[in-house]
Amino acid sequence: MQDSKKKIILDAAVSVLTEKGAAHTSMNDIIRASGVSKGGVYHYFSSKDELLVGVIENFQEEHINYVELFPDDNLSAYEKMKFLISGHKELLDQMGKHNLLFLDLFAQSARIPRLKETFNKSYTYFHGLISALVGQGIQDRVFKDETDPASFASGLIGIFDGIGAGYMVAPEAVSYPDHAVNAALYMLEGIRST
Amino acid sequence: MQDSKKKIILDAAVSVLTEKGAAHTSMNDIIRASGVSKGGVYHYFSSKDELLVGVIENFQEEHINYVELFPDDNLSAYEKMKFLISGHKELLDQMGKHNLLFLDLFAQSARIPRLKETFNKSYTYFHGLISALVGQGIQDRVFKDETDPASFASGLIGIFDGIGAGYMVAPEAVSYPDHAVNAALYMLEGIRST
Amino acid sequence: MQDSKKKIILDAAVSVLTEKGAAHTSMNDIIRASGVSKGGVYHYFSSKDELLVGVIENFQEEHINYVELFPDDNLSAYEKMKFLISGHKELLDQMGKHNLLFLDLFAQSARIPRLKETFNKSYTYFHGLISALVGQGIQDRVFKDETDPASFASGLIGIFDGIGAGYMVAPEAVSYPDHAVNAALYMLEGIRST
Amino acid sequence: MQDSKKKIILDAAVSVLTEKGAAHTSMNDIIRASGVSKGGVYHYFSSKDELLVGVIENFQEEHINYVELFPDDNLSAYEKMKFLISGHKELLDQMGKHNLLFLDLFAQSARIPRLKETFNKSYTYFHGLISALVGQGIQDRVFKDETDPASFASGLIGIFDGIGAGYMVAPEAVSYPDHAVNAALYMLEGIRST
DNA sequence: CATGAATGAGAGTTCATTCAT
DNA sequence: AATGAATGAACTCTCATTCAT
Repeated sequence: MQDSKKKIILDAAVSVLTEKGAAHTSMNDIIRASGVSKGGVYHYFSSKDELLVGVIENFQEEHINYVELFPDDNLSAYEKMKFLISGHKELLDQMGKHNLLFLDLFAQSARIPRLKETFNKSYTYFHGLISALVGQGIQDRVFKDETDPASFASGLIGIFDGIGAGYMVAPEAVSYPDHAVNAALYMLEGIRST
Repeated sequence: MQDSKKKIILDAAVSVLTEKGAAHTSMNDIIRASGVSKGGVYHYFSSKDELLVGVIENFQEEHINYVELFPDDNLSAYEKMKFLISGHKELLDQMGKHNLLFLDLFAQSARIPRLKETFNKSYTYFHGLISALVGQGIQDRVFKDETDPASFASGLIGIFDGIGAGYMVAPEAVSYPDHAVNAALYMLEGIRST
Repeated sequence: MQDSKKKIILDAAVSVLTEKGAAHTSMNDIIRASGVSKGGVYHYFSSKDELLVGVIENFQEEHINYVELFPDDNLSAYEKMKFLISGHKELLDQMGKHNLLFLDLFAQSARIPRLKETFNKSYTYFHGLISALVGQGIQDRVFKDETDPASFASGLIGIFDGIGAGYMVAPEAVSYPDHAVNAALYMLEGIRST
Repeated sequence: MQDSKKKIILDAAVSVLTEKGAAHTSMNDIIRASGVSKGGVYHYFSSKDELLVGVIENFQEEHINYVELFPDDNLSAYEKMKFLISGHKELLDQMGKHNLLFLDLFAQSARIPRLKETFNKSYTYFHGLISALVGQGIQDRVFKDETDPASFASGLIGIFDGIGAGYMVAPEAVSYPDHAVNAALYMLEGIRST
């Protein structure tokens, strides 16, 4: 019961934040949209910053944490990477819908330590995972020797984030997530051993 | 001469905006930092939004528009792309310094039509340029037949934007602009004809 | 109890508005005079315009709505009109004190829809009441056949408003409410059957 | 040539003031609407208040001062008054158009001495003229002995001002200038000797 | 005469947060 | 737990006026 109230607040927050942007959304906006009282909202989230953190933690819990990264451990590093890039259409669609909000909170995170931490944690997790997979591929000779795992990892994550952002300013030139998947696959081919 | 005051305001604005973020920078902050009077600032920029637009227009004029994209027209499409990626270290350094501000304004642009237009214009310009270069490379058989020029263009721009963003949330994992240049070169190799 | 703060604000508003005029009274003036905090005032009145509306609604509730128009239903239309004109000295004195404020808000009402509505409602009410009384008098042969009830009603209200205004620009020539009562009685004689 | 500039400014001022109200019209609004430079406007009118005074002085010069009050000196006081009331349709139409602006400036005049003076002068002139005419009529036995000339004068002017104002808040109930002319004639009948 | 850049006090309004109930 | 009245600093923006050119 009381958790459902938290959920109601978060859902309302996502909706208003997406529409108006974090900086231009007031607590009153969220309070009004959620139908929960002022005191009620402050009971669950001690400040606006905490509410923003709650929003992205909630998204990560719901969408990212439960993604099954690889279907089969016996695949090669190349096959695994290919699946990582092109096997999560639903997640990418979800993220596409929230690109604006994510970019916004990303920018805000520079001044909200707790938010930065949260982003940092999940970024670091994925970055490490991809780097390790590239390292494994190099050892297994499926990826070129001279490949820098960290650069590839940064690039892979960056492609999705960056094209998501590009889609927002120039939707007529950019197609998300298609372009991101294609570009990531080009990059993957670029490090593949010949 | 008459621009000098405008320039003073813009310089002060960049400095304060970079430090505090667009949403948390007040006009008073900029007024104080510039040493220009309140009315003076509003004489040149009719609103905070217009000032933000002015900031990025100024950056584009100063840094991007005057970049010489290719040193030699006789180079192959592959060589040209390689130069485009790795031949503009100074520009990338400049952008690195302003990454936070750019990301921030990118997010704000969703709610500031004039800002979105400005970003859209330069985004579309570069996207078209890169797409055309890939198309040329395909015709010249230096790039693979099945390459989608728009995806590559989105990817190339996205890598730089996305890794810039990544650098902000996880500077210990990401190195900018090195990772971006590396990742872009991997992607370039991925579309090269074998 | 919960109204008391609202009442405090309205009283302070009337006092400052009367002294300085609506256009030259700032919210800060009213805030200072009321002793209520800025947020407190805006809690009860969402804007300066709404506060002005509140001021005249409050006045109407307190002074006009509870006026007993006719002492005795058995009087003739002529006697009733006579009482309407000269039987409300206290109300006229009250209005005299607030003439300036009323005239001011009248002028402002052209640009404040809610204010115009409020004035319109009470104007229409009195206008209809007077028109009906004149119509009754015509039927009862106490008023001339050719009298236009609407013109008389407009005239009666206009005399009080207009002389109130005249009193403000030329207090040495105009006496309020005496002149208004006299003039209204002359007009009443003018429609009386001979 | 330079006087035409003054006229251009005044015409622009009337138009903007009527539309936005005196308090909400800035000098910049008038400057923009007139096409005259800021310094130019301040050359002809040393302050906003002076410009407001100029506006009503200009109106009085153009419309009121040149009105021929009575067509024939040999008429009785009653006939003269009748003509005064119903013989100036064009002037009343002009005033109808500017009712809003007049009411507004009337209200402002409480805090602008020069404006108050200007209004006072023309008010006093008409008030004296009407009073004198009533006095004459009493002497000539066409008006009742007990009539108070000042009250009648206040009432006559008040009817036009007040109905003009009423027309603004309740145009569906009030017809200007018809109701004003009718009501004034009723009042005139009310003081006529029987 | 004419211009418009420049001034800075002050306008109306917003807002995250607190706390008595 | 839950409420919403109350706070007051801070916000964006306006404006009558001045003055160097």
